[in-house]
Amino acid sequence: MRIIAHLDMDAFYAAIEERDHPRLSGRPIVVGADPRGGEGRGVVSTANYPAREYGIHSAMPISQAWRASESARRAGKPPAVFLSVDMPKYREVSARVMALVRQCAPLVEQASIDEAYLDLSDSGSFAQAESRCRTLTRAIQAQERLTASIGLGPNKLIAKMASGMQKPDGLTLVPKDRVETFLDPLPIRAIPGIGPKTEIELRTFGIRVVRDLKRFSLGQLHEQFGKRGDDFYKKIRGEDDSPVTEEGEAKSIGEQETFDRDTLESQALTDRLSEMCGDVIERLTSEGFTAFRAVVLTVRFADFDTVSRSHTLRRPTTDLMTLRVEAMKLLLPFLDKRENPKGKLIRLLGIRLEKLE
DNA sequence: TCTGGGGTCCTAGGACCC
DNA sequence: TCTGGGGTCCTAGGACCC
Repeated sequence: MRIIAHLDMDAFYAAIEERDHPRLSGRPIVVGADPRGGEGRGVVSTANYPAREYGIHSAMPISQAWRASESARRAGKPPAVFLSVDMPKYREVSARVMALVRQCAPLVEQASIDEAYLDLSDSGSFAQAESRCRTLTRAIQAQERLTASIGLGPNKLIAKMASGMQKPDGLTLVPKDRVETFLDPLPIRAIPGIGPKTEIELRTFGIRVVRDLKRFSLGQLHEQFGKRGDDFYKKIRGEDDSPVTEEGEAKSIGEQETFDRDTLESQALTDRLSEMCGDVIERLTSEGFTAFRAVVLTVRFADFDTVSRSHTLRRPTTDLMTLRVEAMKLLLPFLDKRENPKGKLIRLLGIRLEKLE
């Protein structure tokens, strides 16, 4: 019998900041872009639980979070504390947490900076696996003063869906004989792989919860959604045989940046692109790759229209000058009428290396 | 009202080859 | 004037995840 756990740190970035700044304890905390008094351009990375009570959540525009905080302040509540993202620190904490996770299970797959799957099949029973998970969360709490939520299920899909059910500091068990009861009433959006677009599409068919989607045959779902439809058919029945695997290597390395203000000034754009090329080449080599063969340039205009242009080289290289030349060739048409007839200002520039060796 | 940064995977058309 | 079937690679776009 497979027993899989999914561990998910609670409000990870915000929890780390709260821990490191005792004076902020209990206050609403928003980690993300600089709000600039409501004029900031970015989004919220993580909001802690008090901030969530103001309606602030991950991926929300920071300007909107600012307004939510302001209206709470006017209502006599404490305003949110806005902090910038400190990735090096979060990566360090993550590495220490993952080390504890690896002590707990023979096979661990780190799924992101704050998530991991554990194969606990060698426990033999859910009760045993549960006890190992509680030992793990106690160890994380003792060493890092952070809480995590865990889901236990017969596969990664169910474990992942279960871990979110009782946040924060929750442990949710969904053994095989309870999978159907667990899944059926959930909104379809809870299924990993069903995002906002698919949710809207499914709603036009009158589908809101997992049970509704079960009325459709495999053939019907394939007809409508192709390969993803096949996935949906299995997922809503709780089927998932994907193994817990230690990660492979990256498939691409890139960097992108949204500017403080939109621009079409070619010197500024080419200078910035040139720097970004240097950064990604540095990452490429420091991560142990010997070459790349494809370059992808991304341009986002002021109206949020986002386009990409790519070029595959005849032979792999790590040469910075080659990359800069290729990147410029991809960018230049956007600076004049060739690819930008209306002269739209540019909001974001990105460069990505693919076909890595 | 405004929408980050770092990724993965899938689709679809066209070129090209056998 | 009519013109297959299959495979691979390249390019562009889009959905999704944290």
